[in-house]
Amino acid sequence: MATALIDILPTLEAEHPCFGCVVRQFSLCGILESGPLRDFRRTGSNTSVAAGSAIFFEGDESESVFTVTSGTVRLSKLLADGRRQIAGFLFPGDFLGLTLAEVHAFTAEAVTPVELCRFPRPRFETFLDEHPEMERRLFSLAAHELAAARQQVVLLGRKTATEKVVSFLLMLGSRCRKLGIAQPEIDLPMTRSDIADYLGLRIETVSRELSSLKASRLIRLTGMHSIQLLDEPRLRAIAEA
Amino acid sequence: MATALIDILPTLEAEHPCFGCVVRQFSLCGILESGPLRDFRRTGSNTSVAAGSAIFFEGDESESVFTVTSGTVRLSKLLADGRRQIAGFLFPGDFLGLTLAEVHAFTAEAVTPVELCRFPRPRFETFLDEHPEMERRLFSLAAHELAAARQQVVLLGRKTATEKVVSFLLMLGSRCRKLGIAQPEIDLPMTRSDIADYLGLRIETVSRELSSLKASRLIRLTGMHSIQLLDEPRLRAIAEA
DNA sequence: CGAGCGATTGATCGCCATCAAAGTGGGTGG
DNA sequence: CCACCCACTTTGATGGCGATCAATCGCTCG
Repeated sequence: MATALIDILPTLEAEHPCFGCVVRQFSLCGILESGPLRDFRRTGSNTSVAAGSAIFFEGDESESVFTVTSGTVRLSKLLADGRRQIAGFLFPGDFLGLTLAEVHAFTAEAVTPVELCRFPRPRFETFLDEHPEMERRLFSLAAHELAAARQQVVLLGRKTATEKVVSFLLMLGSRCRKLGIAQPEIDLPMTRSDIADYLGLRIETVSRELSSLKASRLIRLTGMHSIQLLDEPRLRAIAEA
Repeated sequence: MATALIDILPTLEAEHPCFGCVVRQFSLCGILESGPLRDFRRTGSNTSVAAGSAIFFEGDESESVFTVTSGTVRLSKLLADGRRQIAGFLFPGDFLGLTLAEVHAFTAEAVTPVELCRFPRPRFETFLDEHPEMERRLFSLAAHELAAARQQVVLLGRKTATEKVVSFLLMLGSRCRKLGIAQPEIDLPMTRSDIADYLGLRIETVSRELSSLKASRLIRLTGMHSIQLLDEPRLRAIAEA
């Protein structure tokens, strides 16, 4: 009996690798029933990307769409003279490649080692045609991304350096709470340079702001890539809006 | 015969006020056939909003969605201490109210006198369910807005005051070319204060930049609310990206 | 014609960028 | 396992862009 179970489980896994997927409920695939999920899974494939490597470049033809299953991705754009702006970070469960344009407007790079589900665009669009519930989900994701982008507009246009850094930390905190369990430690996978380019600041300013928050006993720097929020209410008051 | 024609035309108009709508082809309704268009029209009503008045406020429940048929709308957000950021301007043909959240994240105000087609949300959503082609169009609009928002992120995060102002003027120029005919005069319906709050600058800086561009013979200020681009290639070079 | 608001122009200030240098930690090879 | 190396980070000194404060201009409307 025990051996029978052991025999069956791998088979189920093989047919439905998504069963073990921890981000499924948060991702695009979350709404699919078992049957359609299997069909959808067949249209795609898994990909690994090393830390620092690009998934696609600004200007590349948009050939595939992706779901991030593990790791962190940054979406960035370079100006002619090398100034860089990061438009957003993607975490496990997030959808990548949402565009109707033929070419990507942003470069997508792996901040950490990244695992992706990759779906060729034509097959993805065919699947969408056959599954309107998924199209709706995609619209919902787009609406959320739009809301996030507009929040960033407010942050970049009207907040001070301190407010920007604090808002960023709180944002990462919410993200942790949504995915993992409410832990005091916040994972900070990106470098100071990434944070600076996301917040429209320079590395030195980000570093100074973090040091200053530490001195005020509002945060603890528990490692180069992890942080602890010590007084969330006061932090929230600083971040405003 | 002539009288017969005169009798019929108003009837057609009454059934299809959209016939005369100059922005239909650019707007959400653009994809609808004559029949569905009539049905859709029936779910909505026309509204006028005086210059300076709000269409809805940040925090208001989202009860309706709109299509702008004439005038200019601004989407803005206030921080606790009164700092304001404008997330975008809407022009004739643009869709307003795209959100899945129950409450609006931004305030929408009429910059000029505005005409709107107003659709109550429940009826709008029912119509969407029955017309997947319109849902797809809506997704396409959301994707475009997302692209625009991310462009603004780059502008706010990494461009200088001069680059911001020039980018803004070119953006308005493209918008004019898309809707009206290519005219040398660009309409600038908003105040300097609106421009400043859109670009993350102060009024004085916007004014100084415009004066400086005028002194460089790159633009002509033909009136408080109209401008002429004299050397678009050079302006484009300044705006970068 | 005068009131008042928006825009322009000028003078000065301050936040964040820039330039510079020292500190730190992770990874690699001996 | 340790030592070195290199890239990232932190901290310090200075500077500049855009904000702020202030005054004048000019258009619009009563």
